[in-house]
Amino acid sequence: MAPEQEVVRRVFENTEECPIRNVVAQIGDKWSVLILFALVDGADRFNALKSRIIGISQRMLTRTLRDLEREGYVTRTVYPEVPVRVEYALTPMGRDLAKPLYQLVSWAGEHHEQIKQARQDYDKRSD
Amino acid sequence: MAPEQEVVRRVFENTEECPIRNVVAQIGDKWSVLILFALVDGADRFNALKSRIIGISQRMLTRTLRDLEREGYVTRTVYPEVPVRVEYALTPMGRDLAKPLYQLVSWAGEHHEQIKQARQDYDKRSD
DNA sequence: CAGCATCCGCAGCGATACTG
DNA sequence: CAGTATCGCTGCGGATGCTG
Repeated sequence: MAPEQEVVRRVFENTEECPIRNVVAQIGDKWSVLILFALVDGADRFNALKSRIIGISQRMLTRTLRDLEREGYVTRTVYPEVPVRVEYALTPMGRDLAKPLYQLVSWAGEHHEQIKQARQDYDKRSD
Repeated sequence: MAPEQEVVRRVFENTEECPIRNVVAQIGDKWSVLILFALVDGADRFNALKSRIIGISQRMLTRTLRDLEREGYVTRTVYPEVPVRVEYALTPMGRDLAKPLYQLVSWAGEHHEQIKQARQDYDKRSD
């Protein structure tokens, strides 16, 4: 069986072990991918991330970072200085996840215009 | 500039053209990726999809298929037989999107155990 | 500086009933 | 068969105020 079909089969054979429902769904929220990409160039502090990721609230940055930490993609390091400094960084697994994510985001960037056109055409047809 | 950094830069430089916020966010819902994968082997009918994608409701299958159609990933073809037959299929762009998605889902499948372990470790630490 | 606690609106999603 | 229409809930996510 071709590896593609093998993956597809595993997706549908049961719900418990489905990698889409259990892994992809976790990073499919509003901010996870953006945060992961914000960390690929290296560790960064909480407020620095907050200002780089335009539009994210303090609450959601905290919450999503906690989730990413729980999944094993991100580490949280507290430096007990005054004022306190907290740095977030990707784990080896997080850096590894960034590779397929980069492929996906790269694809999205290349097809963005085509997709916007498809949306316009669809909306025009539904008038 | 390395291509990776170029993509990362475009993600954060502005909100309008961000491929994550405009493309990845669309397929980051609960069902889009599952439906796309259900169609990579070929076209399929509405109720056949519904029974293959365990747990999806009629409403969400309809809604998500419409969204995927609007994005340009899926075509909808009505065969005016009795009873009516409606087939959904991937467009060339949809099949192309399946490639980076396959990379991601494949990664997810390979790291599923490691992630489940990370979750357990995190939850144990937070006792 | 890096958060936690609280309140709350609303979009996502499911369940159910009905239709061409 | 392949939907549409409606209702209701749950949880995501934003806003605000407070703290070590």
